[in-house]
Amino acid sequence: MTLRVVFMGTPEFAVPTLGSIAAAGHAVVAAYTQPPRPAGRRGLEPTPSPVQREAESLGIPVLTPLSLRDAEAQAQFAALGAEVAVVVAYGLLLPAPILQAPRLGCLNGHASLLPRWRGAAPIHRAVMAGDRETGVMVMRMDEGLDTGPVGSTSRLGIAADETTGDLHDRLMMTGAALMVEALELLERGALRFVPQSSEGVSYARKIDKAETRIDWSLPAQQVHNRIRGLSPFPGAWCEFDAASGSRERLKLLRSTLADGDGQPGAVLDDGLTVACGSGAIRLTEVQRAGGKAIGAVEFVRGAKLAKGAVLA
RNA sequence: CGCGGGGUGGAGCAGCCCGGUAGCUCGUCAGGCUCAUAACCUGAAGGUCGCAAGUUCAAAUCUUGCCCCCGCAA
Repeated sequence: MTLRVVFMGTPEFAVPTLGSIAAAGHAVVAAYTQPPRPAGRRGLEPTPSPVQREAESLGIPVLTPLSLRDAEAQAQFAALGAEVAVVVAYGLLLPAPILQAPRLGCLNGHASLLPRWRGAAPIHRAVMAGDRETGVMVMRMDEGLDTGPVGSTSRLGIAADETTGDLHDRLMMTGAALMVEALELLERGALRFVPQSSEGVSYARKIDKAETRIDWSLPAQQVHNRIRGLSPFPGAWCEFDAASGSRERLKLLRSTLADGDGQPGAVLDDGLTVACGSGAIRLTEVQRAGGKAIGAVEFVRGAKLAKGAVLA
């Protein structure tokens, strides 16, 4: 009842899947992940990925090649003798020799209802687009970008004020469970794959920094979707004139649709209701540069940003 | 040594430059008012001002070192 598995993944999102596979009794013979990269604010010290840390704590050997396109890396992969590779948000394209090496193929966990939102940032894009539903899928990888046939699906609704962070956490856990189920079916030869529809294809391109600044002239629903879609990472933001007279950056973490209208960016009341191009939103959680995330009520108390101020 | 902001009663902040009895908006508790209330009035509790050392008659405030949190940039 166990498979010989190679795991490939990098961010936090992939960690529960790795842990669940190991806990299910499979033999995870290696974990591929992105090499430690400079991160953090101090010394730009190279920081190992979340998957690397998890793998190390589980005693799983970690491999961090920069590419899998050279023969040497491919030989190393083949030598592991994996029956199946499980890939979740790894960050490298897998060339054909890698895809063909495991007897049972390479399975990929992807956080969208394919073929919608293929690519790098499916959760962000789904929330930013105002989707009401998303999910996680296990597919068998081919050489395209998230184009392989789908083996299993789990659907999740997206709440009106839900943020990418909220959804990320739910999908992460759902995805881990789904992958374990899929492996069990695969092992019994009972996992059926269905080709993706050729209709409804869309791509979830990476988040561009220019997208993170809030444009208050947009309709309220779009502003709201952008705020929650970018929360908590990388975070939507705007600027305001602080009581001290200086201009401060304000990260916007949560909001909800509200009544009211006025000059875009204008604060309409003492509860951080802000006018948009049409309609208004109420900010419910924000973060000042240098500060922690706090509720709008607390922010207003300290910053004295009240009715009449204008966000830009 | 990448740049920068911050640690002040339970919460969010002011005070620091120009040292000298710890303040604001809330919260909590008690009492009052009210048909009633998250409203209003009165009163109370609650702080070694991140830690350590130094300067000084006197340090939240000046100096030095350390710990922790965060924004930018990667």
